[in-house]
Amino acid sequence: MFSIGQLSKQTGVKVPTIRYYEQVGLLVSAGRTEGNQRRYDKDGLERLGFIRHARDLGFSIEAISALIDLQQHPDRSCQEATEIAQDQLADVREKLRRLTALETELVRISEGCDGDGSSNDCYVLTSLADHRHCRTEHYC
Amino acid sequence: MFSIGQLSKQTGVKVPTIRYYEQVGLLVSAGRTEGNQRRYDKDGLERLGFIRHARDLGFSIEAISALIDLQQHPDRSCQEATEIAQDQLADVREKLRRLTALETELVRISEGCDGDGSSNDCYVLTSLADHRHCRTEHYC
DNA sequence: TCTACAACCTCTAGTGACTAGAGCTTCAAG
DNA sequence: CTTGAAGCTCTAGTCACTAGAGGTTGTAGA
Repeated sequence: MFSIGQLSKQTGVKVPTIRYYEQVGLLVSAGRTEGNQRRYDKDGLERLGFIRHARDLGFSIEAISALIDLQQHPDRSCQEATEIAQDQLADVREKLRRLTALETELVRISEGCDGDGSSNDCYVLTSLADHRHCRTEHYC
Repeated sequence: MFSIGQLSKQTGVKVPTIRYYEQVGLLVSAGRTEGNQRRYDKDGLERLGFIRHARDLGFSIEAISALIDLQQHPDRSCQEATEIAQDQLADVREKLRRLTALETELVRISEGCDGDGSSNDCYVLTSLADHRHCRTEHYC
């Protein structure tokens, strides 16, 4: 049996975050000692590991909830899990596309100015003042 | 003179967002009609355009505040503006690096499963359960 | 067995950048 | 002069935590 602090050390998830996960229903309520402190078993450790990994991969709490549901009903098709993963992949690719456009503009803006003029004619500031300077469509 | 709705249409910034920008000090308080409605001039329009563009490029409200300060003191060096832009670029590149790693893992996870098995041995779920399956270090 | 104190508990509030809604007032066209 | 779209303020909600106050429990060492 682990205390919340030991669970935290083993998974790298902070103690208040573990309590938060319990609060929002991502972790099943842990057993308690007589003095009301949480105690976890190997199962709890594994579930938190799963959550941690999925969060690292950018899955939302909602998506992780759905995935955990699926885990607990092994008879159900895993099509839903695949869909969630593919949605997440599409999200990531969209973000990559946008960030790449931002990078292009920021390079242009940063390189246009050597930083030693007065801000009166700073290229950074004039670029930001007018979207028409941009070479790509960007937005986040 | 423009109403807040006209300003919104011209810049693409939503009305409540314009009020929010005023509230946090990003936009100077607008003049008002006798009936207490905001009225903007060309200056206000340009400032909001600047903010919109900078937000699209991912600058934080705080960074934009600093940039606007610089704009209003044309005698000050623009080094600070360049630094802000370069910090932002570094941020974007870091995010790109992480998202690229995520993409790699998500492709691996998504492709490992054709979605027609039972969730009992779903590759998506087992991958998420164990970080050791991953080929790269990823986290967001 | 006692004591000290690290670790635990709950609860509330704050983060960033908005967004939504209630309940009220004003502007402008017909 | 009426009507209704658009404006106003204020509070609260979003996401995924994080911080802090103020109190309680577990456990190692004396």
